[in-house]
Amino acid sequence: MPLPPPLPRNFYERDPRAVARELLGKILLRRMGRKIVAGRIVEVEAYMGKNDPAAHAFAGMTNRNSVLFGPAGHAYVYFTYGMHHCMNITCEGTDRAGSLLLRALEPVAGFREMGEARKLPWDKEDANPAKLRLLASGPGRLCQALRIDRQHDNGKDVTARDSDLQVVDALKEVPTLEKYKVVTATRIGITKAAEMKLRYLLAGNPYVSVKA
DNA sequence: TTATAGATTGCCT
DNA sequence: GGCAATCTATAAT
Repeated sequence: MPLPPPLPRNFYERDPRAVARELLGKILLRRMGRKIVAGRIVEVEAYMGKNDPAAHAFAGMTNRNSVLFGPAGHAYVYFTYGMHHCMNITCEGTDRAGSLLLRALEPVAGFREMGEARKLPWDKEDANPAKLRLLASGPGRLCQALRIDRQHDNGKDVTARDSDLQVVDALKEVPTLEKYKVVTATRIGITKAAEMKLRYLLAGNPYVSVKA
């Protein structure tokens, strides 16, 4: 079964707030050897680069955040709280350093692989949203489920067909999202610019990490 | 069901 | 030295 092509770079070369709305419902795809692990993106946060006090890019370029200052459509993966990785996709051009933090996935393929990566053994007979939610609902969880870390994945081009980490359009065989509306809410876990509503999520989707 | 504390390390001042 | 774009277990209600 052929996979759809990754979204093109110009999809990301826009204001992060505009990209955020359209990224919801798209599929984050991970190749793990011969296996495909995939999840539907149901929650993201926009970071407005150099103009956004909550963004890593706000204080200027450092070794840690340099990917943010590069071209759009690349993975910015960082390590935080001494134990978690988080993944962003860079937006805009090389001048503004905007990005989108991926906060939650609805698993669509590779449940067993996600469970193993999360050390939550997957039992097919016991499949229910409450259990599935533990796989990739949250920025640290989704990186763990897809085995995404800074060492291997920071800077990867998610628009390249041969990439083991890419974003593709919704898969035909997956039920549609028409019943979910995009809503905005405040971002999670930040102290600066905490009032800005730059979190975008699918209202009512059970895989969102924090309800609006 | 909600609230709180502790884990644990790399980055930047 | 301080703290972080988080998660989990445990306690309290």
